[in-house]
Amino acid sequence: MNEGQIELLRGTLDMLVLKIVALGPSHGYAIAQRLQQISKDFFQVHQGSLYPALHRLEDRGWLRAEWKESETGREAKFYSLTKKGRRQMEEEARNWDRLCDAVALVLSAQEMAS
Amino acid sequence: MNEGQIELLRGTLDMLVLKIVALGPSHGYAIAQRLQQISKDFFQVHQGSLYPALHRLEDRGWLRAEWKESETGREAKFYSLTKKGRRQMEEEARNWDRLCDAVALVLSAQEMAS
DNA sequence: TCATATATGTCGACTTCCTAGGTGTTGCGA
DNA sequence: TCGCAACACCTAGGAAGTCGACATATATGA
Repeated sequence: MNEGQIELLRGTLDMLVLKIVALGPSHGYAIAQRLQQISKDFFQVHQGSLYPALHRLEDRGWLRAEWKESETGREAKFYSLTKKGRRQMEEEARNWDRLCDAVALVLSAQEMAS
Repeated sequence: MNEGQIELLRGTLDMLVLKIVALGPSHGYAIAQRLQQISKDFFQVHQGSLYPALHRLEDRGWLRAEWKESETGREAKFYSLTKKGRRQMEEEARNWDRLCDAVALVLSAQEMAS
């Protein structure tokens, strides 16, 4: 039990969703599946996190929504990345890299000889 | 302005503080300074985050507190890592690595040719 | 004397996540 | 035909953690 992480690290979901949508327009349900698949089951996004996140990203002008027919022949809300959204994604990815570097510095720190 | 990150990624502070304390017992004020120094100014911990975090970690039995005289000759609350705290730190560091791997998978994903 | 550095703490606002619930459709097997 | 799983959307309420602002106190040096 409890494979995958306990809880999504707050603040990472937006970046991940933007990245998935950057791979090609997709609807909520499919975004969750792709995220799980690409991360080899590490990320399991709950609907109660996903849909509010999508609305948030749309409100901020990073995603654009459009009702279309899905692969299975049903109506679904397809999200695509706006220009602003692409810039945001790139910035968040850069920040993520910087964060990883900073955490790595701390985790690898040794007691100073003084 | 606004060098360093906008906001500490929620959930990372505990791991970082545990790691700093693992380098040697330290008091709150010094922990914040070391964290900033080791991360080359990336992490700037605010007092409103730090002290609640220290109390939290103590409540959970990961840190032990003791009043002592600081380097400057004042009374300060020195925190040291408990055994439970060390295990916790190691687990959080492992989870962090797994998280980084998972994020890297997503961020490096390419559009599938289908 | 007054600002700055040292040192600790609280409070309320805000964000974001989770759990738990809800709606409705389609397709499939019993 | 009945029911269940998968598909696809959504919300409400609560928990948790971070931030900004504030409060307190001492020591040092300009």
